[in-house]
Amino acid sequence: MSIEHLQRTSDRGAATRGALLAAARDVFSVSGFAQAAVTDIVAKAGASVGSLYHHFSGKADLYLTLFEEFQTRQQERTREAVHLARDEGEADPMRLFIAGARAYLDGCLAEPDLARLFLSGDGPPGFDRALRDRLRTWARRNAALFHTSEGGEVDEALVVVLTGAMSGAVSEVSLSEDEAASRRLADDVLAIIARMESTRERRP
Amino acid sequence: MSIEHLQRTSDRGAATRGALLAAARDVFSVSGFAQAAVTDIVAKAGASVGSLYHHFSGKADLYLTLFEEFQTRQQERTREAVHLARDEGEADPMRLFIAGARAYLDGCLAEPDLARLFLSGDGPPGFDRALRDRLRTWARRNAALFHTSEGGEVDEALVVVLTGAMSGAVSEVSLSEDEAASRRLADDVLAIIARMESTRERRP
DNA sequence: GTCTATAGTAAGATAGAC
DNA sequence: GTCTATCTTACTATAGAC
Repeated sequence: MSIEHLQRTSDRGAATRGALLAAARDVFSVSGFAQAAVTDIVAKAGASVGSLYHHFSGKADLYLTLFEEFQTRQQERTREAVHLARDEGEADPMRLFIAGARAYLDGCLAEPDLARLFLSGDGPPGFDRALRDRLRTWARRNAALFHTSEGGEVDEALVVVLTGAMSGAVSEVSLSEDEAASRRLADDVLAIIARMESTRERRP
Repeated sequence: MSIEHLQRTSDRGAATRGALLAAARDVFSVSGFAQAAVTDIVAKAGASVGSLYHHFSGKADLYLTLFEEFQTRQQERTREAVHLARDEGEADPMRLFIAGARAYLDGCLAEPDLARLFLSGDGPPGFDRALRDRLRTWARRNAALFHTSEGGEVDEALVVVLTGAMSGAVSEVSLSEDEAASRRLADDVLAIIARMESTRERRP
């Protein structure tokens, strides 16, 4: 009976938490972060301000939780795409990189409201920096694929260009209204990246 | 006498405005945008809150004015560098582009406090978006140099990659502590861009 | 353990005198 | 044009019922 009780209250709590996240997703998508009112979020969730502070540390935590969950899905998509390509016999590091990048961009198209939100530039203090660092880490890890046959060193300039190119492509795909045009553009960007690497030489 | 009076008050106003901008530059550079307190700015400027709101529409306006003035200087630097290269007989569009890009990066190194501030990701709501759009416009205008011999059309994907690459280079140069390393990295990035363009082909 | 109601606090914005 | 005092608005925090 006490277990039953715990389960029931735990379920209720989880439901409230989920409702708050869903409501936050809606409100942030419409108003951005700064303009979004905490009261609007709890109203939409059918909860209260106190509830929010029980489950989260505040408005920023709500936003960052949405981002973390999105990023987890993105990582999973990227990982799956690369593994799938490997299983199909693909061994060329560059094509594996492109496969991962395409999966990331597809993820943005699959959840356009969240992608727009995080790329809109209106997040909690320091968020844009965190986003950039996250993408940079992603690019560095993937750029390492290009040099597996040699030492572990990574070409920093290449990382910068790849990060920038992906960042630009993600922005375009996320903020554009025309999905077909976005896909074409993403393909073109990936094509430029592919050609870029194939002609690359190391510095003396 | 009324003219003399107008002139005197106008001078005083201009001085206050300038002091507010200088103080804002200092305070923002240390605390970023969100953490910066309006009261600290006016205190440092030897002015009052009311004065600030007489000359500017608020804290965000102060920040944006600093950015506009910085951008004006950057445009001037870029323009001069391209013209200088032209005057010295340079005609290759790619090298002209690189000259402009280098001047832009040099500008960031010349005013590191402002460059850091604007690249830190902590600006008023929507600023990062505005910054990206601004850089994108810059890249599009300069990318047009590559196609002067053909129709006026611009390769959007190339614009995205160039914007991204420059964005990354600017971030590195602005946020890094090691200026020498920053310059090397910037050179490497520009070298990648140069090689990229030279091997570029149009889509069928 | 969970939620409602209420108070606290900080900081940007404004009104009106000088 | 400038300044002081005041106002408003949200986020944040907590006390207490269930």
